[in-house]
Amino acid sequence: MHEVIKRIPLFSGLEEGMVNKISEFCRLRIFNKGDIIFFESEPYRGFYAVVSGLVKVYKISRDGREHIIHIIAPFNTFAEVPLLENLDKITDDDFRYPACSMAIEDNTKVVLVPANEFRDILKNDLNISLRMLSGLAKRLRHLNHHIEELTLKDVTKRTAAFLISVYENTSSNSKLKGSTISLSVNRSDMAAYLGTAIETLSRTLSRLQAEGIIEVTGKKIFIKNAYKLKEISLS
Amino acid sequence: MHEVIKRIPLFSGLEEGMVNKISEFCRLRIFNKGDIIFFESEPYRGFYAVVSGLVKVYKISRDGREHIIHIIAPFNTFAEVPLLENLDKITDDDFRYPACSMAIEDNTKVVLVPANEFRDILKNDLNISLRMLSGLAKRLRHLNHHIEELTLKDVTKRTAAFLISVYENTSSNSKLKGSTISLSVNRSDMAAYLGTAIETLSRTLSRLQAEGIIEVTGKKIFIKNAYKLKEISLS
DNA sequence: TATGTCCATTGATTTAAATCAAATTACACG
DNA sequence: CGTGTAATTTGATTTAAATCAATGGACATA
Repeated sequence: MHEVIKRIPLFSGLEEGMVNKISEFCRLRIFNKGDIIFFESEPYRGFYAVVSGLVKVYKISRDGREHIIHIIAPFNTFAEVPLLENLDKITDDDFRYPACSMAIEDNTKVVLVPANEFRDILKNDLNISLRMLSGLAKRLRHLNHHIEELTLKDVTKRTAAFLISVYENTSSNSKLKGSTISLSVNRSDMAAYLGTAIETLSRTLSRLQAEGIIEVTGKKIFIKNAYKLKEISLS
Repeated sequence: MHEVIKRIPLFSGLEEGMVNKISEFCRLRIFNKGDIIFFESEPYRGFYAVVSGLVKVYKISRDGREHIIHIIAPFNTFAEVPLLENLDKITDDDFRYPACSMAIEDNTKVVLVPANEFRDILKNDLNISLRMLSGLAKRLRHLNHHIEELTLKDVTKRTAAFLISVYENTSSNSKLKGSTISLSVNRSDMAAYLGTAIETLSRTLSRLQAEGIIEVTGKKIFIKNAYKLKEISLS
């Protein structure tokens, strides 16, 4: 657990003693694809850090439609809000998870950081508190961007932006002559993240392919014209 | 300025010495309706706290459509993200505002909290850092909720939810037999916040009126059936 | 190699909301 | 108190995307 904790940016660089202290009360949990990590409005236990695999944080509407708010990659944390919102409160009674989360890859490993134990540390450690601030700020920026996309751009632009972001976060030396990206999510999750229907996403990808900008082969997508794709995403 | 700073929750309850120290480098600025407080991608100076009046934080799309991300009421802060995202950085070069903001009432008073000066305090004060964490967490929850509304609910439900939230935040003792709420924003801003067009919002209000749930008179709206309105917002 | 299940694609149709256009109302200012 | 301008409402039409429906793989398992 010690080694795992040290790799999470929120905790990395802390002195050994503190890492040990935190490691003591954290718990490693392993989930398979489709397993629920927590339900919305379930009593709050603490926040999580993804160690390996992939997690989605999402909301379900009354009529069953799903929207994915975040896709959490390894070494990122999620579900800190209930912990931080009311640091003064003594107990966690009545705190609940504000969304659902689910593992979307097999053998997804996450660390549960229990709320009460961590709060005691946080309230006495400026260092950790500042790290959490940075983390939340990044999350906030991401959400702002997500809202901007959803409200000001159509499905084609959002799809292009999503592909470009995967493309740009993929370290590859052959980008100039195009390269293949490998989507970590299936169509259904991608659509739920982009705020559209599976069919619409499928059509959008087909259209981009017909225009010679990408080449789709299941979860592998060959970016033939990154420049044009970026142009679409920004238009 | 001292008295103003003390009323901002982020700073209230701090010891006098600290309040004085912060007051020294903050600057009071006054804007009229329609005045820009900052543009998107303008160099970052620091964050703001609204003292009186009303401020909107918004994004503009390429084709000129506007979406309001936040409406900031007195004693709340905004634009902290660039400051917090990179607390390590020594200078603020290359930090920019990620959205625009504008006063939407005359005589809107805001306090500018300059980034560099405040960062020095923040990095040495656990108390303030914890308060900022709570503030950001609340903001995060609000944004999550906003995304949920935008993606999982139609215009009628979003409108109902907006009216209900104004209604519930209005202290009134006559709620049982219905009461009048006074919208602080015009149709255009309300539409931009709800992620719809002015005409669609107007039609939606008309429909709710035709159904006997509300009674519209410009910015005054009489809530005839709060129960039904809430029911719509939750459906 | 067949078979069932899941997932993705394609086609047809519907629908909510945007856009375009006009009329009406509110409102600021001389 | 009119007059012009902006804000709002109402009407007609278009459009992007959702939904409904069917088909077409891919893949695992028997």
